[in-house]
Amino acid sequence: MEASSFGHRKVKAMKELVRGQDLAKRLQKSISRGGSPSSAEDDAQELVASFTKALSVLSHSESDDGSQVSDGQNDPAARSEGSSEESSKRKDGRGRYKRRRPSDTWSKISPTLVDDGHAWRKYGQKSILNTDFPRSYYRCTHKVEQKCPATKQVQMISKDPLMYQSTYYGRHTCKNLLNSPQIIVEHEDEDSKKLVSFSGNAASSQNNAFFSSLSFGLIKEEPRQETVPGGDHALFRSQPLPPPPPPPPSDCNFLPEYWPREVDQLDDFMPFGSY
DNA sequence: TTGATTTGACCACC
DNA sequence: GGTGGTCAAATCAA
Repeated sequence: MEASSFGHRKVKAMKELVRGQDLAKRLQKSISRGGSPSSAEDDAQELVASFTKALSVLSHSESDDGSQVSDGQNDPAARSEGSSEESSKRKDGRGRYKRRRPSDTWSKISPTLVDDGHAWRKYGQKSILNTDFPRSYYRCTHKVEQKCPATKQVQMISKDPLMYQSTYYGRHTCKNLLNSPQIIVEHEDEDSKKLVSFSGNAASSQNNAFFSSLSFGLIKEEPRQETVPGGDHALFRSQPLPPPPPPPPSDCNFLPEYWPREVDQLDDFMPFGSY
């Protein structure tokens, strides 16, 4: 159908993303140099606006997503295993697949499938209307043992350049991995690592989720796509891993050449509802 | 053998 | 009725 229209929107979105990338780099430099907080904040605001715009453009062609997150009816806490007693009545042990509500959801766009500090298990994949690529569904590996409600969806939104949109739902309650994610901003010289620690306090759990979403983790399905330290770019880690596995895999060809590697760690973060 | 992924089917929401 | 989200059996991989 309106393929050319979609292409146009894609180009527009890409422009915004590239701009966002530029802003992210500025922000990164600003942070690493201890620049003025106000200019960093300005950059951050612009960055958010840029990605918001890009997402908005993209979501126009994926209007399902927008409508999906804009409904606030359901109760994720009660969905799936949560209401086990009632669910036992349903036939075949299935049912009660409620749609998600917008709270506790956020998304990011990245040229790679960035790990986020948690182990995910893929439980489904579906073709979504008006999208070129299927959407993958992940849940926390510890969903069963620790009743961790966190899930995420990953969808490729563009193949050239490769862009993924990861949407996170719910917060991790599992204790397997760090509750106090730490971010290491690594610079050219190892000695100048900056460590930012976020104490795991519930009030800022959204922030924790944010930062953990920026950090490394495990996605069982795509082990090759873990981002690796690639030089002088900022490196976000979920925990102070002692040995950074040095050899940057040469098969890491997911990034288009013109896409600097910084950005694959500096993913944007965008709570739903802002657009 | 065990754990993860794939895939078809089921179910709720719009 | 169409669509998105989830389940679970079958299959695959380590």
